[in-house]
Formats: sequence, C-alpha cells, structure tokens
Amino acid sequence: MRFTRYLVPTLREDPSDAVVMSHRLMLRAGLIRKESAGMYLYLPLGFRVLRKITDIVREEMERAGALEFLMPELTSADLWKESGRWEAMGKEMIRIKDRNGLEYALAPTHEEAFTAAVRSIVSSYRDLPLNAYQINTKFRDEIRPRYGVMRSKEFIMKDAYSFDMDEAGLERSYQSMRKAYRNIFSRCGIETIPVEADTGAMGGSASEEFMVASEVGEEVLLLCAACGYKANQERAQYRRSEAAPAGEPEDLRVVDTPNVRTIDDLAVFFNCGADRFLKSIVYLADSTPVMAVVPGDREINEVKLKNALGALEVELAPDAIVEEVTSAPVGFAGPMTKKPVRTIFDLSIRTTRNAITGANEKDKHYAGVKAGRDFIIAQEADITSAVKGDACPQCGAALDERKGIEVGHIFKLGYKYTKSMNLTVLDENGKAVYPIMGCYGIGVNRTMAAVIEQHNDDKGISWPMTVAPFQVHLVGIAKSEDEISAVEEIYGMLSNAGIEVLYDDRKASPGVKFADADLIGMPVRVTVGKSYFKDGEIEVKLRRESEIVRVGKDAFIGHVRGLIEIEWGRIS
RNA sequence: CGGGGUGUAGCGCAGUCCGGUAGCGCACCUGGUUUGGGACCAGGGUGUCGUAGGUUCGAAUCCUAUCACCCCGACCA
Repeated sequence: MRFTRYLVPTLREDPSDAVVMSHRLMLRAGLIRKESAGMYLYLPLGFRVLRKITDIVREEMERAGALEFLMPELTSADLWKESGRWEAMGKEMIRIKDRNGLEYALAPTHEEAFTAAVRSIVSSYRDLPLNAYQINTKFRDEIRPRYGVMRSKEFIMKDAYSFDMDEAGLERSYQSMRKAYRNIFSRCGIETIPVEADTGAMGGSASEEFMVASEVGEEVLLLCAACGYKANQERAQYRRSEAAPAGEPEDLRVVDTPNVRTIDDLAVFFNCGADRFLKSIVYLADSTPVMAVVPGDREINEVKLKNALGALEVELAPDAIVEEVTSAPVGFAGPMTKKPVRTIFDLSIRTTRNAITGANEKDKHYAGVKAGRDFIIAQEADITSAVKGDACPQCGAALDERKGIEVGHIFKLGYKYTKSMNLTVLDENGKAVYPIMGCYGIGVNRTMAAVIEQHNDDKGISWPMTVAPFQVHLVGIAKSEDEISAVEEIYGMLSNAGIEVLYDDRKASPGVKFADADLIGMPVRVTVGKSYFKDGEIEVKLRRESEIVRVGKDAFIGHVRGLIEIEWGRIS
C-alpha cells in the first residue's frame, strides 16, 4: 500500500480531550476519530487492526468448535420481557420504537436472542453441546463513556453462548473457552491476568475475567504472590483475624459526642484508630431499608452486599430514610436501633468488643460495645472489600493490589435463560430437559486499546506482529528519478513476496517519515536511501529495538521474512 | 445525577476581564529551493467565534437560556 494512496492523518500534537495513552495514540496515529461521546469511527489503518484481532478470535473460536452466527442488533421487546430483563436492564439499554409503535432494544448483549434462536432451531440432545457465537456491535448507554474506545456506547464484542445437557458438559465448554481466551489474548500479544469475578446481572456461578494490568484500568484486582489467588475486588475475599481485640472488656456506656458524625471526626474525638468503630450505613435494597454494619476502617462492597441480601439493586438510602430508620439525625447510626430493621453484619463483626458506635440518638455514641451482648448478629456475610495488605483467603499471605482493564469475561450462566425462556431439548429418553448455559465475551475494541497500552513508547505505538496493520513500513529517501525507481523496485519485491507493506512514497523530509513510522508503529521498518544507492545496503530495523541491520538486495526478502517469522513466533 | 472545566480554521491554542470589522503555530493548497530524525522562501484562508435570544450605533467579548464535549465522583456484564 502506498502512503499517498492511503489515508493516514497523523497528528503532531495530542488531542486535548484524550487522557490515556492508548486513546491519544489511536487518534494521533490516525486509527480512529471521535464521532461523538462514546462513539468512534475506524479509519482504514485502525480497521485493519480490528480485523486482525477478529481474525484471531475467529480462528480460536472455530478451533474450540464454536459456530459463528450473526444476530440482529434490533431486538424486540418481547424477547427481553420473556427473560424479565426489559425491566432489569434499566437505562443502560437503548430502547426505540418503530412506526407502528413496536418496541425494540438496540442489543446490549444477546443472551435472549441466542436462547430464542436455539429454542426454535434445536430440539434434540443430539445437537448439543452447542457453542454459538458472533462478532457484532453492542450498544450500551453508559452513564459515563470514557477513555476513548475503552468504554464506549457502541462497541464490538465477540459473544458466545454454550448450551450443554448437564453441568459436566458446561464445565467442558467453560474450560474450552478458558483455553481459547488464553490463546486469543496471547496471540494478540497481551498479557492477561485471569481473575475470579462477580457474576453480576447475568446470573450464574463460576466466573472469570481476563484483565490487562494497567494504571488506567477501571477494575481493582487483588493478587496473592504466594499462592496465585487472583480476584476482582468486587469478589475478592480476605481472611479476618480470629483473635479477640486486646484490652479489658468494658461495659456498655453512652458518650456525649456533640456534632461528631463521621469516622474521621470520631477518630479525632476518641483519639483512636478507625478500626475501633462500627460503621453503620443504611441502604435501600430493592427499595427496602437495610442497615449494613462493618468495621470503621473498611469500605462496604456493594456487589457483595447485593449478593448477600439477594437483592437486584442496592443504593445508599436518602437522609430522610436514614433518620426514620435510626430515629436520629444522620451521623449517629448504630446496630442497636430502637425500631426493628433488617441488619446485616460483616463477618469481622462477630469478634467485636470495646467498640464505639452510633447510639441512634442525636449527639450520642455508645462505647464499650460488644457483639452478641449488646446486639445480636442475625445475619452476617462478607460485605467489605479486600484491600492491599489483607490476608489471602487461601494462604494468609499479604494480598497485593493492581488496576486492570477487563478485556474478556467468561461465566457459567446456569439455567437462568433456558428456564425463563423455556428452552428445552429432548434427551435420549424422550424427556424434555433444560440445557445449561455458559456465556463468554471479549471486547474487541477494548482489546485493541489494551494492546496499545502494553506496546508503546514515547515515540508511539509498537505493534505486535500478529495484530499490526502492516508487517513492514518502507521508508524511501530518494531524490532523483533513478533513486525513486530503485525504491519502487524494493516495494515491488516486498509486495510480490506477499508481505504486507506500507510504503511511504511521500515527498516529505526523512524526519517526518521516520517520526510517522515510529508513531504508527509497524513492527519492521525498511529504509531505502543513500546507503542503498551508494553501497547497495537496505536498512532493516525492528520498531521495538534500536539496532539497524544492513542487507544486500539478494538477501533482503529472506531476511525480512525471517524477521516476520521470528516476531510472529515471539507471540504465538 | 453531583462537583469542576472547555467550546474560536482539520489539530493545538491566543483574543473575552476592559465591546470597535477574526488572530498565532502546525496541517492544507500553488510555485520554487531542499532531503538521513518533525526543512526553507514567497503566495493562499479553508471560520455561522457551539446554538438561540437579548442589551448596544456596534458583541467572540456583556446578559439569559440552551446544547455539546472533557475530568473527578456516583453508577455500570
């Protein structure tokens, strides 16, 4: 491909609204342009990368025995009403009506669509196991799209749905996807960390996310170097100390605490650490008030809380509700409420004694509080987030914390959709049974961004060979007609050898060409200039290294082929 | 949704306080000289100053409303 016939609008300066590296580089290298918030268009160069990634995804999915479909993006409301998600998906799902007033959703995911498709097509156990997938656009009305294609309203996802006769079958499907995902990400040249994850609104049991460690990641991961435990903070567990706190047991007493409301205020007032307090927060769980009680130095994990309560939604209660529940102004809540309210305690509360907590009365706190004596733990659960330094739930070693970008997510769905949408097949005895499902997603655009996050330097992108838009970037530095034809000849040699080459044939200065080559980041750079015209030497350089190798015309193609092969081999 | 910020040429920005006929750099077009790490000379302006009202002899600038975008938070497969 000739640069002058292609369209690579590189930018010298960083666009002002791009804050993360991958976003900046995608814009500057001419891969994408913003259409509006959370919507991006892919220019030819960017689309080539997207295609390379989807090619890899497709190959690995086919190898795992999955079958490719293409589903409609416009999904009728009936489908969502069957599963109950027309309500449950909330505002994230974009809903539209046609001219007849029929309601549709722009698909944010395709469980319903695939379940309905399989229901109408498959009726025998002989057709299972089935793993159906597609590579298609998803629409999600994100509250806050950000970081370029990392979180956008419209994005490309590879989504797969497995249907098995029993749990053993699901386990096989799940493991085969797990393997396929590892292959896909490693072939894209990115290192991923598989972590245990929450199953979220999809429902189901086992779940793993594939994370790319990155400072700009939106997820927090807890990792144990000692035993290999890895989990998303939403789910990560930690071992609590069993030892009772030191000090003589105290009696319960009321302390005047005028205007002392927050944990920080209390720590100053009582001159002690935040861990001495019991933090009592009122939530609305599906509109019903619930009090959650955790140690003062801990954050409540709303995902865990939601799961422990069996609720669909939990949100902080407004002040009016808090005051009603506690019979006191906000800031003086405690588990010893005057009126009964459902209260859930974190697991670490059971050993509490000599603690300080709100007295459910204005300007008063209790001190010397002891669990079991002063209040009953009716329900306890793990409802606090693990943080760096906590004890690993498996081995007790200190957990480490990192940020990650979620590029893939696999989980066992169970019977949620087959039952709600009544998908059955006949087993060998002629009896109708519900298949069990798994579902598996990869964010394709996000994977592209993650590749760039992991492969860049101060000059630009440095593509892994497997996903690079072109394998070779040919820079010609020619003045005379003769020199230009000599470069053209090299370009012809590369093209004829079947090598993907972008040939910078612009009448620009060498500096401009080299700078653009580094910015766009093809893995191999070939320079044909004065050392070729004088000594017959073609210069070959890897983007990720600084060394330049000079080869003669005869050995040239063989050398480049060898490099491509080596670079390919480094990755897959 | 709460807090903060920004909208002026394709990109990056100045001009706004203090109203007086739209600017700079890069990119782009024409001609010429150049060519090994973002060249130079000469010429060229491609704009509804986000939008709509208002004040004024006169508005990018002041007032009102509104829209969009970005960041932090809340939220979120």
